[in-house]
Amino acid sequence: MDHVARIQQEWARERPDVDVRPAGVIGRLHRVAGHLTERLCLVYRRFGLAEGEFDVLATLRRAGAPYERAPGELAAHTMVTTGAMSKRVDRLEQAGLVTRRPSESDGRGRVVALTTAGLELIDAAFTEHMANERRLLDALAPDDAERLEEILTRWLAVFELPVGEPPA
Amino acid sequence: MDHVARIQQEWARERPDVDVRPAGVIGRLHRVAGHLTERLCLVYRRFGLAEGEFDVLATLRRAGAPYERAPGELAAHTMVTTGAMSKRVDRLEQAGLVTRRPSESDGRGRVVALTTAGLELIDAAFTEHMANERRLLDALAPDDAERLEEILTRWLAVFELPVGEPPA
DNA sequence: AGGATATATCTTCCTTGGAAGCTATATTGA
DNA sequence: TCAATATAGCTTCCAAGGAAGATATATCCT
Repeated sequence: MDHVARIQQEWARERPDVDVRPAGVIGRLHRVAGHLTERLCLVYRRFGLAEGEFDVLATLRRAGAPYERAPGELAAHTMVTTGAMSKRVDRLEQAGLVTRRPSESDGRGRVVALTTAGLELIDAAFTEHMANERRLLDALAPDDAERLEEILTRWLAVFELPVGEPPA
Repeated sequence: MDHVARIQQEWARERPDVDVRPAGVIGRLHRVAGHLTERLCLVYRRFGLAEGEFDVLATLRRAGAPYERAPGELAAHTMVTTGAMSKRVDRLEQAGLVTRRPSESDGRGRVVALTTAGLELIDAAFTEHMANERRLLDALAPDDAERLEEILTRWLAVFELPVGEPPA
């Protein structure tokens, strides 16, 4: 009887007219995601980074040399607004991990680039980040991990590869 | 080739020395959780509630008549700090959905209780919330949903029913 | 060419939550 | 009893992101 099962039991007592079975999957998914986020952030912290900052550096690193992206691209990749991205880049620039310069081809545009310090930091942080994810995943039987990935891939496709936007 | 697979492919090119397979499961889990949260919030919004406020009202409702809890209990159940709970209760009290009064048995304590308006609102909102979760889950094959719940239950137990706290 | 519209980024204000500390009350132990 | 400590809730300050609007530049259409 875990935390989510207890919640479902209470609802079943208070609201017997409602089918609360869906909360079992969705509740546990959210709790697992929350615990994972917490553990992942511990590693980011060891490198002086918050989650959002790690994401930005990782996105720049993944782009390949010369490790540059427009702020708008970074925002789209990391699923935040461009306003939030302005502030993330402010902080990273302040920390000397990225630079910001005008685009040569578009007077409205800016180019955010990793500095040498930023590149070294994200390379070190990413190595430990993946080792951390490996450890977290090792708590699960290999068969479970494989099936979990398959199922989540199918579910994610419903949200991200929609034929027609499903209703809210 | 979904979004997460694309990210893995980029990492494989840039950092062939690192095994990025764990990011497949963990990345998709986070993205699915994010999409679900977004959809759930749409329903909360229709009742004028933010996610945290819905959680507080739901926790009070689940407690059963007379729908009361101490702020500290609410904080523990909804996984926020007591400081955050003070502010949530402020907003709900302002909206006339809960009341706050001194505890009779402990001079330090307070009792947060649903008002009639709060009870009616959370009952209506919860009914639609569960219908919403049902719809979201119906995007998945029943077999997948069942297996997903089993796997997540096992994984969650690692975090929430630990024999010895696993390392970060 | 030049006005209308679109786009990229940034700025400002607002919301939410965390961390740390404050106050009042309870409990414990000499 | 009464000083020391613990606990409950609240307040203050700060961090981070969203929404909306401001500014500068691009593009399109006549």
